[in-house]
Amino acid sequence: MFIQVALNLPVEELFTYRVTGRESHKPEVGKRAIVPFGPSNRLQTGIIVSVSTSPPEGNFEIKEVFDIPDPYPLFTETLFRLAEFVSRRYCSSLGEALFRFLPGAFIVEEKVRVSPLKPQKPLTPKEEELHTLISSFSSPVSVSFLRRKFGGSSLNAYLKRLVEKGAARLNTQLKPGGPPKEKWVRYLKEGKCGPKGRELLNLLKKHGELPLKHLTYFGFSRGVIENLRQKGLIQITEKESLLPPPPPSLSPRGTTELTQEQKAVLESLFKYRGIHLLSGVTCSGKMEVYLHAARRAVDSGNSVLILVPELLLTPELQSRIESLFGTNYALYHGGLTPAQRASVWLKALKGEVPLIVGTRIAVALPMKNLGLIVLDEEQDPSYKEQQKPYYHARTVAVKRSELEKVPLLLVSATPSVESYYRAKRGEFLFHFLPSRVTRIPPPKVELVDLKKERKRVGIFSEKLLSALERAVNSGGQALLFINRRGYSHKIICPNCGYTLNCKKCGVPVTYHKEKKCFICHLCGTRYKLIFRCIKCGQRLEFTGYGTERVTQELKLLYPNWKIERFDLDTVKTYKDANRLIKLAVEGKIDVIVGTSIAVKGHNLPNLTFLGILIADQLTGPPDYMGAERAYQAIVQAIGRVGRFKPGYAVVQAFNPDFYPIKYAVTGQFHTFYEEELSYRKLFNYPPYTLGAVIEVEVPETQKSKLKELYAAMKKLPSQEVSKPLPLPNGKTYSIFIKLKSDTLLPKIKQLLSRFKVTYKIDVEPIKIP
DNA sequence: AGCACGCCGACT
DNA sequence: GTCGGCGTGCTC
Repeated sequence: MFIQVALNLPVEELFTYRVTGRESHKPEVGKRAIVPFGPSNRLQTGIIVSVSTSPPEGNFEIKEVFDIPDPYPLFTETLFRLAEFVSRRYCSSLGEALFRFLPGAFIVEEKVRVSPLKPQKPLTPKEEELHTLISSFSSPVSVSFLRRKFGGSSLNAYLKRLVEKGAARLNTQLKPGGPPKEKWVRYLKEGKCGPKGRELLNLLKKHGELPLKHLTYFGFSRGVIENLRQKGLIQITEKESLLPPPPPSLSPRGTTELTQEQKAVLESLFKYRGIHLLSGVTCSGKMEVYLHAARRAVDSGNSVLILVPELLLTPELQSRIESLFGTNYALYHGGLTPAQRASVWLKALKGEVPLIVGTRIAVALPMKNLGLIVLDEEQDPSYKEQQKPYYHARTVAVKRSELEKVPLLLVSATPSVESYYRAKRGEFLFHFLPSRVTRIPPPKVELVDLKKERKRVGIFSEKLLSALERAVNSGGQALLFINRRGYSHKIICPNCGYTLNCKKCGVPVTYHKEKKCFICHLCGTRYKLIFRCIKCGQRLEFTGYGTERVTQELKLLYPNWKIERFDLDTVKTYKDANRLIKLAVEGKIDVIVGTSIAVKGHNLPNLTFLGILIADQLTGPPDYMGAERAYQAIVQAIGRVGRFKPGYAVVQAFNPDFYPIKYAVTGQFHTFYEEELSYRKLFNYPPYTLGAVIEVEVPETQKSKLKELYAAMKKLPSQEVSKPLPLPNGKTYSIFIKLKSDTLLPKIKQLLSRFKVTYKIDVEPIKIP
């Protein structure tokens, strides 16, 4: 028998191995196969893609499988097809897609260790150096550790020579990958034992089986347990480890009754097993709808996936889930250890958890009896993977819904233009909740033209300051939203116009007053602080506003207020965020100055005022998605205020007539999307086309090749190609293409491989350079 | 992606 | 002869 396996390599080919029959388990599609690979036959983990009885054609040696460690497949049939889809649409190999989804703990690798011997032949200086390095460790040292200390690529060649000269010996060990194991203790039979043993035996008799670590926690020493085991009264077994306990939450709230409007959405969701887009005004109870839907699906014996953006696994959401599901759910996100992720993966596979709440990577969990997928805040950019394969979890969820015939509910107050368009075309079923479920009126929003404001204190308009004072003086809290960290982001010489740019990225750096340095926000590089122009010696001017400067100026204006900054510099973890939220809830903060992370998800019950300082900035980098980002950011920010108390918002802008700002402030949902769509259509931008960014690496000596490639790309049918844009590193060029269909992607790949250039394709990009 | 191999130029 | 720096080509 033969198996074809997909390895985690950027090549299309599958690799064939011979099955000997000595493997732990029989070959089956979706199981792992541990196979020798490459000239050194290093063991690697592959996924079995097909099993056949006849050998493949072609002239190559067929090696034997080392082992098949899984009693059952780790990938379900549909998951396999989903991975195939991801590899096709995002231009990766099947193996890369499968291994992106599979938790790292399942990967078995060979670990090579080196021990020193007495050299039989004279060594060269370099070999001598390596030999003494190896000898300096008391036990055999791993090659991967050695590689970090010694020159990367040349290490293997030297190691080989050391082995040839008898100066070193290699031994390989298999790092066991697989389900994390945990020891459990089981009651077997009654018998004679001491008092402590008696106590333990009774406990086990009552419970049948308990985790070993619980027993040691309750004060039973290893000795007692071992004694009982020796007598054959108890048995120690290994089980796949428990789920990590969900983090503690706020007190759960009772379930709420749905309104007529909400119920209608719920009914429709279970009638039409396709894709639904749920939108609505803030506080219209969208979350309640999908939580009830999840509850219903679980009650009828199905499992449910709820996908949330990276920063949305908030205590708020957790407490609401707990009020409906208790602790019978699991979390799945990048913050878990590989073993924890593997554990959730297996529970999903066996159908042991009815509900999993997770980030984008959870879209490919092997759910048993999947009955519903929910994707909350569907416009959120964190659904886009930034590593190969660069998949978009929303697109993958749509595909999964089609493959498994399971309803998918996309949820957002500010849907992506893409989803709005597809709903408009009838591909998605559109639902809109027009009314608030609370008695609290929507916040009053006012737009201030910063150009016309004469009575400005720095960046603060008179209207904003008086509203801010009113809010704080009447015991409320205020949130000032500015989408920039740091102090100032424009550093310019007033004499010669010289600006300080990042050496790697070419973009202006930001002055961080507290950290006493300049930081490039694109790549994170830090630069030494200077105050005089390096060209002419003039004193540099620091203009533009960031959270640091706003906080400082506000403190000068209101020295008695408690003002806190909420951005990636001050809040790095959930813990930091929760601490700050707690302070705010306890009323120990008057004003929060924050970036978009302060606006996301967190509920501040006492928030009565919101100020957006410079709405124009919310477009972000200058590309076709700017208006969409600005609209979404403004609506979301306004949505923070007036949830629990009547609120007020002031939006400041230099161009208040810019349509995303105007329509966000006035709440003209459809008008915004229709206008945005008209521009997208005019310039053939997504969603009218499929966008992709191609980065090609062209050596400086072969610039003509780039021209030829560009010309060839333009000749391909039904698409638009932008001019290659050189990236700051000098040899990579970025090309943005608008495709009429994804069937053109293979053609583009063909073309690129014909030109023999190294390249990277990002389909459905969220940022274009 | 690794990794080997081969070719080159630099330095003893 | 040794060393290090790339470009190239392959992996069942």
